[in-house]
Amino acid sequence: MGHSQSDKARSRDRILGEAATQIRDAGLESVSVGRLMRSVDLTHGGFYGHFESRSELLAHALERALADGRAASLASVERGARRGFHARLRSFLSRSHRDSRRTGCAIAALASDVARADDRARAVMSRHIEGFVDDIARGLDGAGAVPGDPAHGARDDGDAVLVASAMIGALLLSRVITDPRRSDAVLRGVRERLARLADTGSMRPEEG
Amino acid sequence: MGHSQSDKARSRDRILGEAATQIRDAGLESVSVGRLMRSVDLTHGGFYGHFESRSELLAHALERALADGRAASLASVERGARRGFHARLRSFLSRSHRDSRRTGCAIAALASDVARADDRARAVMSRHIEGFVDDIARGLDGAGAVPGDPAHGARDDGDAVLVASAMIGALLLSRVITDPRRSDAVLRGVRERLARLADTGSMRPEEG
DNA sequence: TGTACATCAGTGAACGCGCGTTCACTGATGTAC
DNA sequence: TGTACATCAGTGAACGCGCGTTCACTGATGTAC
Repeated sequence: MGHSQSDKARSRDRILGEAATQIRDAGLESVSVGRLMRSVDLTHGGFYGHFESRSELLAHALERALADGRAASLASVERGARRGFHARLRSFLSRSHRDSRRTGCAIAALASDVARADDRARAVMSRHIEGFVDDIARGLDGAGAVPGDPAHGARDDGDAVLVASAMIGALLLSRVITDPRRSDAVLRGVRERLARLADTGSMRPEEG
Repeated sequence: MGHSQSDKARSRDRILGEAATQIRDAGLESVSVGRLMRSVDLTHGGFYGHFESRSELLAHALERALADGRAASLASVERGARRGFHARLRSFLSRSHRDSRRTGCAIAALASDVARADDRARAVMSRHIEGFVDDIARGLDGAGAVPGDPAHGARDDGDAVLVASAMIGALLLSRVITDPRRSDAVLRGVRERLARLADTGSMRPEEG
């Protein structure tokens, strides 16, 4: 908490990072300017040297939370043994992701909140949803790929949208359900079924 | 707003109903005792004749919102031409459900909120999630039923969990996405794919 | 390299406001006679 | 059926509190000479 220009940039970054964590943990409305500044060892007055208002902070914090969530997911996949879609699925629908809201996917953590927020917040999350779906679409193209299989590449974006919906929905349900065994079963059940669907490509419209 | 005992019961019911609507529209934290009482044409002081505290009200309002959401869903299916699973799917993943948060499914409206709430709220929603999954499981058993098909009845509860997750997730994503065509496409895409999965039974473990 | 000074990151008292909750009250309800 | 009265649903002033925001300030930074 020095007085130099680089200290200021660092302060702003710490405020944003802490806010991004807090909103994933307790919701957009949970952030109070006074408590937030105290939690990064500053006083509330200084806040307005960094942001115009609490509302402007929240817009930036949402963006940051979404970026941090994606980075954490990629890092988690990197650490694991597997790659690609199956690794993504395992890490996303894991007990550890369920139990670490503060650092996990911000789409899941804040979906209900943003669904009722203003256009600005919804537009920010919309872009990240498209990124999430794109990642999955790329993963699906690689997952059950048999060279020369005419079905390869035939999956359109809609399959990825289904998979994304199920991943977000299952993570949310697992976080609500109080019985730990039932919560685990939701994660495992959806994980296994999505893995199978990706491998067999049985989501293809032509097949039905 | 009379003074009889039945008036009191009616008042409590109106307070709860209004609170159930407000939390689905704007989240658990959005309810203020003063505004809530004003919106049912009473004054704030009377609130404590009906509920011990704001927190106790919220627990009851969550229960009510979940029940109202389920009732609205059943009513919507009754009104339509189709029955069973496909009707449920069409009505749940519809533009009209997406656009009427205040009266729609409370699991979707409040999933992120309850995921971070206390055990009491999570237990209340857990019970309703099990009900939601059971409804779907019953629907799936009827959906692609071919008499004598050995696969009939082989689907376990896990298929219903996948379908429930995708339904909740898709509705949430469609409410966040700002581009109306993209939002529609999410609803339609997931609706069509879940319908096909139910008909072909291609979720069965044996098949993969 | 040393000094004088403008800049500006961060401080903390103060503001008006809406919040949840309490409580003395008013007056309609409904019961006992 | 009529009267006297206890009950209690609903009222509204008052409370202490934390909120977002403002602003005069302090003192370190970093630049001009």
